[in-house]
Order: sequence, then C-alpha cells, then structure tokens
Amino acid sequence: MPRAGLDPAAVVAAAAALADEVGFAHLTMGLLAERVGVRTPSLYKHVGGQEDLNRRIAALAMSEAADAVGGAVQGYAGRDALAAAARAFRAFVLEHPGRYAATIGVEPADRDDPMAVASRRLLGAFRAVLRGYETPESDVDHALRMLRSLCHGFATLQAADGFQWSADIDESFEWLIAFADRGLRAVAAPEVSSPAPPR
Amino acid sequence: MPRAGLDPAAVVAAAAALADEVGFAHLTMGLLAERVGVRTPSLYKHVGGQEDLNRRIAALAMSEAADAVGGAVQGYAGRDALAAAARAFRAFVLEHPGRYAATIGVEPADRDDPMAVASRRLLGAFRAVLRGYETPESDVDHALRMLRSLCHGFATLQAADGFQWSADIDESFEWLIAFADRGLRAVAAPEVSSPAPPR
DNA sequence: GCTTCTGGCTAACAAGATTAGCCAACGGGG
DNA sequence: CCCCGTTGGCTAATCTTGTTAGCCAGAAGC
Repeated sequence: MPRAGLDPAAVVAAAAALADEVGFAHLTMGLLAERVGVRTPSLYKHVGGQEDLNRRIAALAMSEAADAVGGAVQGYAGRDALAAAARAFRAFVLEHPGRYAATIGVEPADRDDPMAVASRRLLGAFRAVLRGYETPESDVDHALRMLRSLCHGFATLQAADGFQWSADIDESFEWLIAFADRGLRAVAAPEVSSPAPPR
Repeated sequence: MPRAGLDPAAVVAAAAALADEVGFAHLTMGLLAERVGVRTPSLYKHVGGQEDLNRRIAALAMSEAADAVGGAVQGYAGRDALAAAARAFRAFVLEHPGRYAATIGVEPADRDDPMAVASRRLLGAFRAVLRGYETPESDVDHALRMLRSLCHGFATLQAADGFQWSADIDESFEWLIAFADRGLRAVAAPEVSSPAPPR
C-alpha cells in the first residue's frame, strides 16, 4: 500500500474545498477520506476528529478571509477602501460558503488559537478601513462591530438564500456600502448630521 | 402503557426549548424523546424526521421573532420604533439561541412554507419601522436588507461569542441603532448628508 | 541491512436516525 | 356496554457515521 503523502494541512485544505462543494453540513469523514484517496480511519493520523477538523477549517477560512480583505484594501482609503473590503469579504463568503460556515459557532480556546489569530487579522483589515474615515477612537470598536455585523449578516443571509424577495441583491449590497460610508463619514464629523427631532 | 398525549406542536415546542438549553447542534432525537417522556421511535408518529423537525423549529422561531418584533414596535415611530425592533430582535435571539440557529440554512420550499410566511411577517414588522422614516419606495427593499443583515449579523455573532475583544456589547448595539437611525434619516432627506470629499 | 517511526489498513465498536411490525388505548357507533 | 378501527405508543432491528484498537508495510536514519 503506497503512502498517500498526506499531512494535516493537505487534509484540512481538501476538507475545506469539499465543504464548499457539498455544503458544510454534508461534510463527512467518509466523503473526505474518499476525496483524499484513503480509508476513513487514516484521517485520524492527521486530525484529531471532526471537532478538531472543524476548528482547523474555520481557522483556515478566517485566515483566507483576512488575506482577501487585507489585500483588497491595499492602496485605497475612505469609501474606496470600505467598498473594496466589503466586496472582498462578501465574495469570499459566496465563493467559499462551506468553509465560512465552519467559522460560525467556533469559539477560540485562547488568544493563541489560530482561529483567534486569524480573526484579529481580519479585524485589523477592517480597522485599516476606519483609519481613512478618521473615526474617533471612542467609536472605533463600535464601528468595527457594526461593519462586521453588516458584512457577516448580509453574506450569510445571502449564502443561506435568506433573501427571498426579488430586488437585486448586488444592488442592495452596493446600497449598503453607500449607507455605511455615509454613516461613517457622519461619525467622523457629527456636526453635519441631520438635525434630530426632539426625539 | 398510558398515552403521552403528544401532538406535532407539542413535540416541536419541546424541541425548540431543548435546543435553547443544550444548543441546536446537540439537539438529538433521543434527548428530545426523553424530554417528552417517550421512546425515540415514537417521535416519528408526530414529525417526519430530523430534517422535518428542524424546519418546524425554524418556522416556530421565525414566527415568534416576528411576533416579538411586531409587538415591540407597536405605538412607536421613527427612532423609537427602530430601537424597539432591534432590541426585541436581539433579545429574542439571545434568549432563544437554539431555535434561532435552526433558521440558519433552512431555505423555504415555496411561498406557502410556514417558514416563508413567518419570514414575511418578520419583514413586515421591519417594514413598519421604515414607514416612520418615510424611506423612498426605491430604497425600502435595500434598507430592509440592511436592517436584517445588521440585526442578524450582530445577534448571531454575539450568540456565537464572535466578538472576542472587550468593548461593551450592549453599548455597541445601542451605537449601532443610533448609526442606523442617522443613516435612515439621511436616506429620507439626502440633501442634509455630509458633502463628500472629491474622493 | 537493521531499526524505528509513521501512515496506511482491517476489524470492531458506539451513537444516533430511522424503519418494521406489534399491540394497547382511545373514541364512536351499534 | 361492547366492538372495531384508528392512533400512538413500544421493541427489535438496520443503516450511517464517527471513532478506537491493533496490525503491518514503507520510508528514513544508523
């Protein structure tokens, strides 16, 4: 029996690709074994089991997302950077729905968990976007959570086919980018915001 | 052997409650059977299987969310309505993480699917919020998707412990409501938005 | 060439979902 | 009140999937 030449990284990469193809929920050890040309139990020589595999897929996905967003932002600032980051993030989730799904519900064990490291990297990419808006320090954390919620929410809802009604989805996403852009500019310069009614 | 007096609604309600307690991923037919005081195979007299059960839990959750948001909005308009809707939605997800998790990744079969009906009801509640902002008809669909993405994203990220860093989460959510409020007012009256720099 | 470690394999087991088939309990009509 | 059909429970058995145990060949270093 010739060796298959596997290692943990190759197994995880194959698992992530398979998850993108068949959906994270349908990713099974048997299917993965077949894909990499090995019997099921052999996988356990490389990963600790399904739980461990999920965590590794999640870490890979988060790291790739951070690369995608970080790379897309390079050389842009302000609205252009925001648009590039948001589009890159959504594109990543839509191209890799399976591996991104693995990130949902995985809480990192500690700060050195690869998943936690990758999450911080992704966050850093979004933080770079905010620098172009000169967001006040006191608002940065909130704005980051807002951006992450918007992107995560939109992408996962679309990936899950959660938008049933008919308006054009790409158009909605561009509208959303414009909305966030206007809002972030207002945060940086609150004095120009519309005069609030008594309430 | 005395009858347990079950029916599909009771089984689904018990399953939803159990999912909230142990987490949707740990909801098992055996656990559910134990909870309702019956042997596992008996459940199949009331629901078609795990897939069917998940869909029913999702429909229940969506319907309850619609009720919560719809009820919270009553009697408010503008920013108050927006805040009430957003808080009600988030509170629902945090109080019922298990059943809400069931809604992720369930795409309704057709327009009469209970899940689809409930989703439209939830959407209607958010649409009512927009009426208070006099959002132009052409922007309503986009704004609805934005609101849904924001609320869904924030609530699911928090439920999954996805916000690792330290800033206060309630405070972030209130900030987010204020952000959406300012933005929606600007959509209704675009002439007061901050003048964009040339780029 | 020997030895050691690694990565494959088969066999076996455990947990969970599901199906088949039986039988008691409830409910309505004689 | 009794009969009978339907319903909802049960046990037993099957299938899928994850996982562990234990064996053995191939690769790598001496």
